[in-house]
Order: sequence, then structure tokens, then C-alpha cells
Amino acid sequence: MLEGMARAVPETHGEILAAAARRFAVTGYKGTSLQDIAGAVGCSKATVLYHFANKEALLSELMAPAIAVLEALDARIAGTTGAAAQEIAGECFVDLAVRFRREIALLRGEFSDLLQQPAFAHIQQISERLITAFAGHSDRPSARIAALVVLAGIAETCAEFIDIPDDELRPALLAVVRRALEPVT
Amino acid sequence: MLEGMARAVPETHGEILAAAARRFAVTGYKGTSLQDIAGAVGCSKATVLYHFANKEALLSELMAPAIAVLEALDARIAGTTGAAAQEIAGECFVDLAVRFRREIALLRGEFSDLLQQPAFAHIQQISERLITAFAGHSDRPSARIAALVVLAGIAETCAEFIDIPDDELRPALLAVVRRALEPVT
DNA sequence: AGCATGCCTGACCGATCGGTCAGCGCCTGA
DNA sequence: TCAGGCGCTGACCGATCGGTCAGGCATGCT
Repeated sequence: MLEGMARAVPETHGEILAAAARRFAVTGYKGTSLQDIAGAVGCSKATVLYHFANKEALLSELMAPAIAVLEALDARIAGTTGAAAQEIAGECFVDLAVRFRREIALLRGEFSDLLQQPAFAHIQQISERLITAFAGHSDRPSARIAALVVLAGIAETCAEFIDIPDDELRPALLAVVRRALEPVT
Repeated sequence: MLEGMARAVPETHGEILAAAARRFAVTGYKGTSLQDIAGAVGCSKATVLYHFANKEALLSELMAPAIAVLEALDARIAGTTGAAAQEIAGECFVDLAVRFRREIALLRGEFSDLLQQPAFAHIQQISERLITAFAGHSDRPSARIAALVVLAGIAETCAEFIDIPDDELRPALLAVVRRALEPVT
């Protein structure tokens, strides 16, 4: 059974995944039909649904790595408070957003819709904790507003700048975060 | 023919417009069907299409005031440069975003899609000029990145905080803008 | 009375969506 | 040699979308 042996042909699963990632990033999740993906791969729509139980399963598998890192981020900021929380959350989130630009791009605007699905239910809580960290655990509304501006702004900006190199995007974003967040009293 | 006379019944046009604004702000443009709107008003889908040529016409009429103010903003920032451009653009845009929160909310994520339509074609150019102004007309990539973070962050935040009073949201946003934008060299 | 006009509607249309299903060809192990 | 599973497909399904259309029902003018 030599499991190291190269399997001859069947890389369709991965091809579908890659094509879906490309199409979702441009047209969004709802805006991309299974037909579109199948066409990009060069197979039939039925083949897509042979490799993935349904459209949502495709999305889940596509988002899995990003979600794993997001959960790691959540654990990382769990014990922090004040200015340290702001700094650590800023660094980690910018890193995540830059790395997973494509995954963020495909959620454009559908974020709140897709979040409703049970598969992504806990992400809502994580983003809530992220905002709290960005606000330096301050109760002041202005702190929370600044936190949301930064969070949403970074996400949108990463989705927009998909082509420029990471090394250019990351430090610029980090600088914005450090400037924009309200200093803890 | 006494044109001042109160017309007896027919306020359906306005009711449809109001209901559409409410539904769009929650479900988005693409996510809201003409059925939904008709149901909210209490009339048939055919009635909606009797008062409006098509779905896009409904959106256009809904967005008209916001677009008018946006164009005024564009004219206002036309002759500015450097730090003055940042300050004026910031004040005007925050004002616009807060006032037209609902209109912004209904574009959530569909912004880039709807922008393609000829009716909103020039908005793309306006937002381009807005980013340039936020960047203080600097060519540095980091300045443009900061500008986009601020622009997108404000829009998203306004769409999120639809309930809190203007007087609370506006100053907080202005403070973030002044902090976040990269100082002109 | 008769006619026109404005507002509204149910029925219907073609297109597209996500998803199902029976069955095809092909490779492989017994 | 042949049975069986794997990858894949075209045809099809019900639902929903935006949009059309002929006609109903008042109201008001002549």
C-alpha cells in the first residue's frame, strides 16, 4: 500500500478549492455560483458537489486555516489588559489580516450574514473580545468606536490591497493602529 | 384645481421608499427582494414595480440625497492640499457618514458591486479623491493605506452604530480621524 | 349614463440559484 | 475475466429572483 506513492491524477479537490478561493475573493460568497467555480476549474457543477457536501462546506474548508489562527489570537489576548492588550491585539490582528487577505476579501459585506451560520457562530464572540482589547478594556463609547474603526478599516484595507507585498502593508497598518487607538486613561 | 389641496389616499410611493430603506439597511440591497419590501408595506410586488421602474430605480431614489451631499463634499475638498485637505475632508466626511448612516449601511459589501452600475459610476472617482485628500496628497503608500483604513473604518462603524445619537458618534469619529491620519511631511 | 384615468393586483415569465440522482467510463484487485 | 468502486456527468428538481401584462375597481369629468 506504500502510502508515499504519488496518486496519479485526482487533484480535482484542491483545484476546486483554489478556484473557489479566487472567485470568492472577487465576487464574494453569495455572488459566486457553483457554476462559476465549476467553469473556472473546467468541470461540471455536479463534480463540485461531489467533492464538497454543499456550498457552505466549501467555504468552511476554505476558511479553516484563517479561523484556526483567529482562535489562536483569541487565546493570546485572553489574559491582557490596558495598553498591553491594545498593543498585542494590534500586532496579532494586523499579522492575521495581512496573511489571510484573501479570506477576508471573500467575506466582504457578507460577514454579518455568514456569521449567523452555526459553523462560524463563535467568531462573533471573538471579534467582540478583539474590539474590547482594541479599546484597552475601556468602557468609554469613544474607545469602542475607535476600536471598531480600526478593526473594520484594517479588514477592508487588507481586502483591497491584495497585490502589494506583505512587508509594505504590515508596518503601515501597525503604524495606523498605534496612532488611531485611544490611549488608556 | 387648487394644488394646495391634500391628496386623499395615495402615499404609497413614500411608504415603499421608507420600507425599502428599512429593509435594505438590515438585509442589504441584493439580500432584500421586492417581495420583502412589498410585504413590509402591505401591498403586492407588482405595486412596488408600478411606483418604481425597477429595483435599481428604487435604490437610486433612496441614495439621491446622500449622493448630492457627497458631490458637495467633493467640490469642497477640490482646492485643498496637505494638512488642510486632511482636516476638511475629515470633518466633512464624518459629518456625511453620520448623517447618512442608513444609506451607508445598505451598501455593506455591495459597495464595489453597485458602483459598477452607470448610475453610480462617478462615485468611484469621488472616493478616490477622498482618499487622496485623507492622505494629504502624499504619494507615500503608508499615507494612502492609513487613508483607506480611516475611510473604510468610518463607513463600517457608522453602519454599525445606527442607534446611538449623532452627538456621541460624531466627535468620537473626528478624534479617531485626527489621530489616525499620517502627518504630512 | 358613459368613458377615461390612476392605482393596484394575481397570474405568469424566463433566468438562475443550490442541490439530487441515475448512470457513464475507467481502473484495479481478486 | 469480471465485479465493484471511484470520479465524474447531464438531466432534472423546487425555490426564488426581477420583471411583465391584462384586467379589476374605484373615482371623476363630460
